Amino acid sequence: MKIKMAIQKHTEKTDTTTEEKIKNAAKKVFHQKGFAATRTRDIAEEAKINLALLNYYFRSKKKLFDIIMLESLQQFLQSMSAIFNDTETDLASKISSLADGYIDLFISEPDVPLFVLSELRNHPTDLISKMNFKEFLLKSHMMKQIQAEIKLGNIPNIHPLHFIMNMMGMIVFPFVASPIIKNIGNMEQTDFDEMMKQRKALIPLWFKAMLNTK
Amino acid sequence: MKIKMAIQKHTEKTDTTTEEKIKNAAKKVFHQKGFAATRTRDIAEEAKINLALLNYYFRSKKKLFDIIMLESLQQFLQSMSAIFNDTETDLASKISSLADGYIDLFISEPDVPLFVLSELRNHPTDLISKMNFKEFLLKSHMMKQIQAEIKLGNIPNIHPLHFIMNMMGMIVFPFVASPIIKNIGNMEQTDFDEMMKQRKALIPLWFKAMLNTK
DNA sequence: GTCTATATACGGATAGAC
DNA sequence: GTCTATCCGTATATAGAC
Repeated sequence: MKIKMAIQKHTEKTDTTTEEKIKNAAKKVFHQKGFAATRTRDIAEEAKINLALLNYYFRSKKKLFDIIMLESLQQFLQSMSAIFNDTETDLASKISSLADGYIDLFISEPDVPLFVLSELRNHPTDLISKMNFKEFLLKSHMMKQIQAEIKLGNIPNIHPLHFIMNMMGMIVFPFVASPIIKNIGNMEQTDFDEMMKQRKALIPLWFKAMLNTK
Repeated sequence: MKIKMAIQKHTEKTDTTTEEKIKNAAKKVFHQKGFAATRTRDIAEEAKINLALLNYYFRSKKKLFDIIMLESLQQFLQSMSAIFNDTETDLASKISSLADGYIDLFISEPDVPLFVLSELRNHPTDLISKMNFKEFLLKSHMMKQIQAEIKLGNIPNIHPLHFIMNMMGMIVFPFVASPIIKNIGNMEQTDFDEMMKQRKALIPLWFKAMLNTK
């Protein structure tokens, strides 16, 4: 199914060239620790390359970071975009696809959500408006479907963003709070991942119930 | 109502002593930028004190941070604890109290959720287990209520953590994603806050619908 | 307790040999 | 392209006068 595949982890580069080694290492370390806490030396060590090569290929820590950040954001968005704008599926199957795709993505890259959200906090407007979340989401087919349902009276007449927030909250929150969740539930990583997979089937049910709340 | 007051912003210290000035400034800056991105100079400037005084009172940046972090976590938890362990209220009114209290708290201190979650990522086990989330939550009255409902068949038989995650997701997620939300919704801070206040009444309804999902 | 001046360490970045 | 050696700004922390 093309929908099922719409959200995908970037196929891990095979670390052939030095440039790719650095980029993959940078992605890993930045995602884990964020920009400020990351030292270029950490990246060089992770990539098993000489420190000087980092500047040779990417000029500065900041420029390297910007590349990683932009790609992470795009991964986030373009995945979403494919599903949001599929004109052939109804609301319910969009939710299923989103839950399914994002949960798989975050299981394979668990640091991405918190990374994106916390780095976005400090680089405020420039990146956000450059990515143009607004245009993308508001003009999406999914948003039109929600608004149509509201007009028909099938869905309570509140700001559609509430539904988006709830859906993303149900998908994303467990991953950003995973250290606490694992501690409370006495879970190892595999148990946690298993629980997230369970949620793929549950989220569409909850979402449907929520939509019908009058 | 005592319940309504259970979650409260720490009353802002009046910045009398130098020590309090530094602590309040540190709290503000750490919450905004996180540990790594914060410079002791930022804190000194914010507190309008001489840089050397920071070390005089708190020995090091790290020790000062640990104090702020611990207090932020405690604020988080003890607020929750009061409601979770109120034996005189049913599940529904606990949800209302939690949504009400936390949303007020986060409107007044919007940086706290992302701060706590992102700093917890790096200081992994020590703080989490020191706080003992597990004992607190698993033995809470609210957890017992959920388990009782499951046994009665009133609630689907899935791990109670799913419900906790959904509830906290609905409350917390909008705040950690607020830059994106505000951009998408074309909102200023006041509009955003207003929308969060709306959610106080909506979350209990959604939660109830979710619980009844079979 | 509060200030100025400074020691010390660390991290990003570059020069220059190979 | 890759290495070693090193420069230099910045940030934490302290010494010591007041």
